[in-house]
Amino acid sequence: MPSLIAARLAARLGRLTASRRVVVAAVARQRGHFTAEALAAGLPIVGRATVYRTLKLLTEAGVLCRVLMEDGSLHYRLSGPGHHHHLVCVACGTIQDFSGCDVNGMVAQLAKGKAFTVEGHWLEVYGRCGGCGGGAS
Amino acid sequence: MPSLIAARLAARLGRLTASRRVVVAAVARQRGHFTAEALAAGLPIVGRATVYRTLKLLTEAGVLCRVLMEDGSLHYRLSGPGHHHHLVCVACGTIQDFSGCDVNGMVAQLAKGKAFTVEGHWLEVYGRCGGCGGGAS
DNA sequence: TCTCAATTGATACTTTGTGTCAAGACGGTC
DNA sequence: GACCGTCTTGACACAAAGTATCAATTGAGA
Repeated sequence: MPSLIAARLAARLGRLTASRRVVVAAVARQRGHFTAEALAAGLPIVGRATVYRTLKLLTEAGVLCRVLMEDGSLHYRLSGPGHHHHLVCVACGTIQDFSGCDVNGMVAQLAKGKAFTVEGHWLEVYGRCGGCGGGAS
Repeated sequence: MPSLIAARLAARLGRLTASRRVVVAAVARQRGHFTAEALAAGLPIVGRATVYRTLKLLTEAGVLCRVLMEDGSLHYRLSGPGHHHHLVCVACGTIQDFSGCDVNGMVAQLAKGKAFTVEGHWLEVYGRCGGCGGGAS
């Protein structure tokens, strides 16, 4: 996985510096999601500003995606390929991807009467995963 | 409108103090959306903490709703009744409500195979309103 | 190896929001 | 109208999260 990220990075970004390697390696080690601040705190040898800059680059490169948690805080996680959304478990905090949504189509229908052209959307779904009491209903 | 807000507030909250009246009046004067910080800056006679507290109360009372802008910043706006979402124009920043979504239903279908119980969702739609080139497609 | 532009790290700063606490205001009761 | 207990306020400090700046350093191509 790290090498895949590095390849994607190298294809999109400029220099693959030591600091960026450190950040990329740390990102690749993450299981689930993390905040920029937590990642920066775990990498004292890399400047905080550099961690933020690199996360931004990784997000723009499609390596990471941002997740809006229910409390309003912003997390990062390794991005699955293509357009997708997140199922956020409010009990344990785990996040699953899901794709195949037709929100744009649905919204475009609803927006027709409002003279509004849909260009994109942000959808996060909150609930409970199987291990936390979900999936039994 | 302000009297309606006051009525909703009085029904839900405790004291309707002078400070709260000022904040409620300022909120009622807003056209479109605003940030907590901007509102606080426009009300120097009311303490910043009080503005934040009152906005929180208004949100909990259903008078205001939060809107996630495309740049990640959080805005407030007067809330329409019931469950609804926002069409955010990325050109001029105007926000329209829309309701009648069946996101929960759609997501519940998709989530079935993942043993995930949907409890809620956050959906914001970005695009262009009629005045900014939208609605012509 | 050299050179130059890209990148870094340190730091200060901004923005946005919360916690604390003494002082004051509110509203019910008498 | 006065009193009293509780709620609310405002000021301030603090915290979290992110950005701006800039001199020094580094990477990568020539």
